Amino acid sequence: MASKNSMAKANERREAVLKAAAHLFGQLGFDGTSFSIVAEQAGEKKSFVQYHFENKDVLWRETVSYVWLQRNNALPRYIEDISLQRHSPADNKTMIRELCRNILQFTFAHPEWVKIMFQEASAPGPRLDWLVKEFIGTDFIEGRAMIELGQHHGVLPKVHAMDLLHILSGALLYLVSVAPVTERVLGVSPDSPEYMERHIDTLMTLLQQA
Amino acid sequence: MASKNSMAKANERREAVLKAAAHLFGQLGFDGTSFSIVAEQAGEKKSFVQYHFENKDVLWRETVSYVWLQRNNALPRYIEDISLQRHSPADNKTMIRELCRNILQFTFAHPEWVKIMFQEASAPGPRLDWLVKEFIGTDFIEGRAMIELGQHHGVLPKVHAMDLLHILSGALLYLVSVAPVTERVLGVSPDSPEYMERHIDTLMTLLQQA
DNA sequence: GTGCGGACTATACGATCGTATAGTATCGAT
DNA sequence: ATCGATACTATACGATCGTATAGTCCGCAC
Repeated sequence: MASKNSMAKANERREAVLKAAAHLFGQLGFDGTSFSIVAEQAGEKKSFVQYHFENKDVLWRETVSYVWLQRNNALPRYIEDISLQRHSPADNKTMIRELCRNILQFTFAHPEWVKIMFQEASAPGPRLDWLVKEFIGTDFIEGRAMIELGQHHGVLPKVHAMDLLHILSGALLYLVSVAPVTERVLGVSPDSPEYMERHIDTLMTLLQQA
Repeated sequence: MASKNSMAKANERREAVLKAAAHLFGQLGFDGTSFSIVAEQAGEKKSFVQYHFENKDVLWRETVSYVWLQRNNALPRYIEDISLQRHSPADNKTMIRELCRNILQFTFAHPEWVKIMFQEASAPGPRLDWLVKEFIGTDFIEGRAMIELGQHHGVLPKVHAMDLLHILSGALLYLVSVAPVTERVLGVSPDSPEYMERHIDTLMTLLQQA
């Protein structure tokens, strides 16, 4: 047989390419990322990348799918944890706090999905269309549902749900997106535990008035 | 003399290039923007652009300077208006509301500065360094001062000033940045007066607890 | 052991990139 | 009238882009 070993190895190499591509597409955008850089960063030949991803659009789409898959495997866990259990109001508040912390932690550790989103969101085009249809559309719906759940449980203020989603997303994702800027300006990096904790503290204070 | 007319015309052509470049750098990023596209969008020859901006980095920097100059001419007006006048607490609240609305309106009308910032913020590099040193560093300091002023006047909650700045910036700029996404998902464009007004309403509600 | 198919690689090609350089048109000063 | 400077344009060049194609290697069926 082709042996489990060789197949696993092939997948590893392919995944290394996806990982490098995710990093590069997020950092440099679609145009700034080339087959050769991706290959180099993945420790592969350009022809290898080209062989597994027939063209650049395919590479981009598979990379985005890979990134979102990773994210979806990590993030919604917390959400289910929350919605499945019943807690006292006090517990609920610490829980939503923990949810924010988890989102922030994961996003700092895997900022690719945010960066890719921001890269593509800045200009209309086929890639944005695809991204919305495939992933972000669902994100919006689920995010809104989550907000409404929190409001129903009395742990989020009863304001317009979509606005609150945007404001919370903004508060969390903006922090990650401009982290390199913040680091240069303030000399401290927002992905440190203390910075994150304080930021969430502040955010929670603003939300304490359900 | 070279005549005022011809000089004005020359400046017009140069400015048309800057305007086109601002749009393109914001939409496509540094790598995605080329001399030829800029020239084409400005209705000029590539050599004309090349003549006035000796290389791509110079073009980018002058474009950014042009964009920030425009923004700085428009935005801080409101800030001075606020800090110069003394108001009753009620007036102050409607004023901070109006400030948010003005920022949002201007940014929707001239999203280039936000988009360029997000484009460059995603990756460390010489352009980000320059941007921070030249413009964003000041933005942070002034923004923080503004927040602290609002807190001192009792119209903003007394939380960590830099965090609040990030949260407010996030709430406003994130909305603009992902507007193309929101439009596709919800079918309504966030730059409509009603959407903006409601979003600010929601934001103000969260801040009502100084 | 021969042939074949799939996994990978090397090379080639036209387009476009950023940049450098050579050329032209205009105009005031001499 | 001519010269020189300025403003702009046309062309050229090497590098790199995305892609297409040809070639190599190797495990397995027969």
